Amino acid sequence: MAVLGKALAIVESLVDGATLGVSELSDRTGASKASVFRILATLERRGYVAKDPVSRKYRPGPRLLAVACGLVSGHDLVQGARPVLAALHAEFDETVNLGILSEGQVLYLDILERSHGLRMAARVGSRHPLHSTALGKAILAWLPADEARRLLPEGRFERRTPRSVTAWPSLERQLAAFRKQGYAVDDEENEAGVRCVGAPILDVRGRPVATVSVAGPASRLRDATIRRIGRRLVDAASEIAERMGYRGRGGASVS
Amino acid sequence: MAVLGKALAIVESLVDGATLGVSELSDRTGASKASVFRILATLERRGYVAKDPVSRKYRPGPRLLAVACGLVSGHDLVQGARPVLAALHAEFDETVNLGILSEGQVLYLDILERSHGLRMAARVGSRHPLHSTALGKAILAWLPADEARRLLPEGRFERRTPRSVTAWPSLERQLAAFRKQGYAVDDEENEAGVRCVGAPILDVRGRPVATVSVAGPASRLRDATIRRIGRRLVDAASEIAERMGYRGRGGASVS
DNA sequence: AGCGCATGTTTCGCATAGTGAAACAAAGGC
DNA sequence: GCCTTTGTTTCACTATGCGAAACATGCGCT
Repeated sequence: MAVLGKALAIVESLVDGATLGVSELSDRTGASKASVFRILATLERRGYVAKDPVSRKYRPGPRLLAVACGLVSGHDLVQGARPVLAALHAEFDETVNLGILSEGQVLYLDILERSHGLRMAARVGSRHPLHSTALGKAILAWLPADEARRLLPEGRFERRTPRSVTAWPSLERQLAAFRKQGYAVDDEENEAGVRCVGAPILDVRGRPVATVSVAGPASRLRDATIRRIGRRLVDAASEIAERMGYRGRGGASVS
Repeated sequence: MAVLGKALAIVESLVDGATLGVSELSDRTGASKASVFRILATLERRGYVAKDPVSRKYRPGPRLLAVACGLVSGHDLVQGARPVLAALHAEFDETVNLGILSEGQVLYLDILERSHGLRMAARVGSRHPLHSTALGKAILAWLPADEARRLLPEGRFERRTPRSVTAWPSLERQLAAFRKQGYAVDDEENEAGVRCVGAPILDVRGRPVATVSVAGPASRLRDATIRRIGRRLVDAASEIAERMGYRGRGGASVS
């Protein structure tokens, strides 16, 4: 399946919006120039990439955009979670996030930002570490401990801020506490000044398939608020799970 | 480039969120079951599709989601247009759309909905006809007439509502008028009860690369309002064009 | 239960699609 | 104008991917 792998590598290289030429792509993907050229020609014929006629560099094409958009907004999770996220957003007027596990990181699938004032949102499509975000911790906490451990890097974890938890034993204790209370907290561990509360969305077998979180400035999200949001998130998460046909009961059921 | 074509067809089949099995995919794509199976295995190994272990059906995988999300939100147009769209949204409190031309249709790239009340938004990733939407007409109007004609279906166009324009001669007259006034209008032609105003975003050579539009219920969008929004949209469009480095002058420059 | 159909998985020998190296053509940069 | 870099094409080779058909597995039906 050589072509496929190369084609995927090429498309991935074009994801960030940069326009790249044949040689550049050949370097990045390791495929021979000839291969890259042929693959690009095919992709171009199908509208997946577009060639700038003057610079002869390539960028994502309209077809690829269409597929990508459809994929994201058509994803039943995004669809089903939207109204619930909107409700949370209206209720707390803070940034609301929806994420899933994607190769050892949290992928932000949907974000409802505060309409005004400070923005503290990650970008849709961006990925963040599991150990430093409420979204990530909510997933880790509801996974068997050994599985959680394997998802994390070996040794110490990245210190994103002074408050980041960087060792497994302390993280593991946190996760246990989160599992008991039904929601996870990130206390300025991913970004200085930002606190975040997250609850897992569990599937029929009680496995965490996604997470919802509410994020805001530490100044506004005092401990009492966090608790209030946390309790609300547990309901919200189980409501999403219900809508998706996963199960009726949310966070509490596994503890 | 046989594999690639088949793989793309497979991925496209999975776009709408349905989970499909090997045979179903084999039918839809025309590829032999063996091919589909092998391709799916490769895609699965790379995380592009995920197999439900119990039903043995496939759905989009986390990696694919990540790439798709990155592609959409990383697209410089979406990035650059966001703030301008947000301003429009705040100003008129109606649904604001961003679209591009995608294979003879308008692809909705970004949508800011009204926060409350009636929703009338298309979905991000959905595609609509060019002849019946303000987004589409704005593109058509700023294209050379013959090029516009070629983008449209031969013969008569789909009658989406009683007010849809279905013949080229009358559409062509509309387009000329739109070009003069700087913005295009859809008067309940795509969806009954919904009016929409759109302006083209032009690149350096004056070609329409994208469009912005504001949509709302006909009851709220009277003619005077439409004119006001239209004029504002021309500015907004040229501001987006500027941010993207396309050009300083917006709609008026081509007329 | 038991049969049968539909679907997923594997094997196999063959032909072609895809391979990299290298030659060739354009296109800037100094 | 030369020289470097990048895009495009050619070519002979072979591994890659091909479809048919056999095999396995699960599910519904009577």
